[in-house]
Amino acid sequence: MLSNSGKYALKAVLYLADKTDSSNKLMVKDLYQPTQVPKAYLAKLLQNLSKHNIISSTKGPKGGYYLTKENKENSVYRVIEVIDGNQRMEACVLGIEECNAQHPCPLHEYVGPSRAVLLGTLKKMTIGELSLDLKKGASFISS
Amino acid sequence: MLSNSGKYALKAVLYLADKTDSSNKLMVKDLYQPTQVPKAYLAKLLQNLSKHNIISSTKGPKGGYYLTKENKENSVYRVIEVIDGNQRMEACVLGIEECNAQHPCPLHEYVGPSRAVLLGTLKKMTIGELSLDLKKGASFISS
DNA sequence: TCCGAAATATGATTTTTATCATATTATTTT
DNA sequence: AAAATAATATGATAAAAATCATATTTCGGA
Repeated sequence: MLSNSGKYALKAVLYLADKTDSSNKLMVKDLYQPTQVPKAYLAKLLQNLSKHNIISSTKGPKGGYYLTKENKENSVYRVIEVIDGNQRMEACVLGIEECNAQHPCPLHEYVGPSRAVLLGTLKKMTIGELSLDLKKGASFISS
Repeated sequence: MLSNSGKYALKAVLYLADKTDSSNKLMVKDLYQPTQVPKAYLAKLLQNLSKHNIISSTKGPKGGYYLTKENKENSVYRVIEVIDGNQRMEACVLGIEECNAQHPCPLHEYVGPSRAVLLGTLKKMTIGELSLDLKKGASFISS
């Protein structure tokens, strides 16, 4: 459903949402084990997320990655969008360019509604909201 | 959502469902244009689908690919499963192996329901049923 | 102001997916 | 039987995604 990069990015962002803020940062070396993402690959992903203002960072000693209050207001979907683009989840299931409600592919009307619900959920829910479950122990990322 | 192979396979199978039966076959050269799938790649996909009994084939002159009544009773999901495997659509959205209802990832309870509806639809609907819309002109594959 | 720590930039390598090409086998028609 | 046709098997190439490695920049502390 999501690319590996998308899964990795979401895990990292949610983990950061749970564990960090402007005064509590984490470095790549603190993140790659709990998120189970290859270290060097995670580093590259975080750089990309940072460039797109999904996460925040500061260089040098005492630096690291973290999420500001504003960062936590991004939707879950926004993270996916930045990493995987919007076509992966939103384009026609059969990849037909001209498919739309007036001129639908065979699957359009059948998968459309449930997919819209799924995407609606991802677009409404913020990273901060989701991370509350982590904080409560109602969900987990690291085993 | 689906791989290119998955999209291509579904388009080809649905097109065959609409146009063929035991006495009306189509060859690769008749299929690659309406389905917009690269010819040689389509050939390989059809071989694979044939091997998995998703479609039927006969060699030699007057041969080609076609769908029997039994073939048309396969679910849409079965085609996806054969080409993309079942992990792509069914595994944890974050790719966490140990994720389940008792030990859920942060997204589990939010995406689970709508995804279940989506997959349920794909699993219940048969290729034959879907192709009826094509026959009625209520949906399309070829432009 | 210099040293070390950390992100950033860049790019190389590997693996997977997608694509292309061709030789082989089976079947129908002549 | 031979010839032509169409799937089948196999493998080569190209493109994209994932992974790994390293040099550079920025910042804090001694």
